[in-house]
Amino acid sequence: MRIGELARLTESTPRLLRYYEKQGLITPRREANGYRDYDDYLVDRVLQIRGLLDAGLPTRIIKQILPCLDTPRTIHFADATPEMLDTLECETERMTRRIQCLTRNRDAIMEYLSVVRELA
Amino acid sequence: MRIGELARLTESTPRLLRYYEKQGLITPRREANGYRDYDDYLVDRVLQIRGLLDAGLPTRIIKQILPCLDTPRTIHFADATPEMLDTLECETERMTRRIQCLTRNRDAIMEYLSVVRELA
DNA sequence: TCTATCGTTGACACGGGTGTCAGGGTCCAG
DNA sequence: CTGGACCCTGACACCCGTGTCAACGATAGA
Repeated sequence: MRIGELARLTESTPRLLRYYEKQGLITPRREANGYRDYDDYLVDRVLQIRGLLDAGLPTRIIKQILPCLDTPRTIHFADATPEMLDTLECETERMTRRIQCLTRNRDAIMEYLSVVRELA
Repeated sequence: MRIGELARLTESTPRLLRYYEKQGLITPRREANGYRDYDDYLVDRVLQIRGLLDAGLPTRIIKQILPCLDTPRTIHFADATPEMLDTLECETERMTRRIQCLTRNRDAIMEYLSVVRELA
């Protein structure tokens, strides 16, 4: 599919898709005329990218973790240098902290809302 | 306490603390000489702010949710306009989505790591 | 064929969070 | 009283994710 359709399907814009490409997050083929040609599975991939960006991860990190998210597992040992594994482990810890922080605060807000609504 | 100590305790910098203040997230008193004077409880507050920032929330939103996080509850009805309650509800939903996205991807990475380590 | 729509690249601009530096004041220990 | 460590404000500059626009090429329908 072409860039416009992918943008529509992922509620993003062509601009962003080109940006993600420049950051090395997706690499579409090209048609003979130079147009980008995206596989269907990239819809999910882009949605995932957008979710992670919205969650606060930079493209630099997203690029590293994307290869780990393929299912079924296709593990490329060439990619899996020890430093990179350390980086990933480190990143999962940061993600866990983010999750805890978000959860704690979301629950507090929800409780606040329920109290306020009760008094209303 | 002064800005340097708070920065040390929160692993941030004076620069950031002044920035958070300009964004209306914290409002320290002033000593006679103009130096900022921070209460102890602001350590936790700043850590919370930094956690939320790291999780991807903008100061604009953090500013809105901070008043909901006081315990024991001190609900200021003047602050709780209906639009603001809607905003907050909306924001909790976004936070939930972020949490799900982070959790899903973190777990996938962890599983990837365990597979790789097993093969090593 | 003309035109509208979509694609290409490249550039400029903006807002948000941060780093850094300049120019100046305060305070304390030697 | 002087040196160093800390504070103040304000500005410039960076990176990052996006928006927008210009100038151009491809495609499809009237």
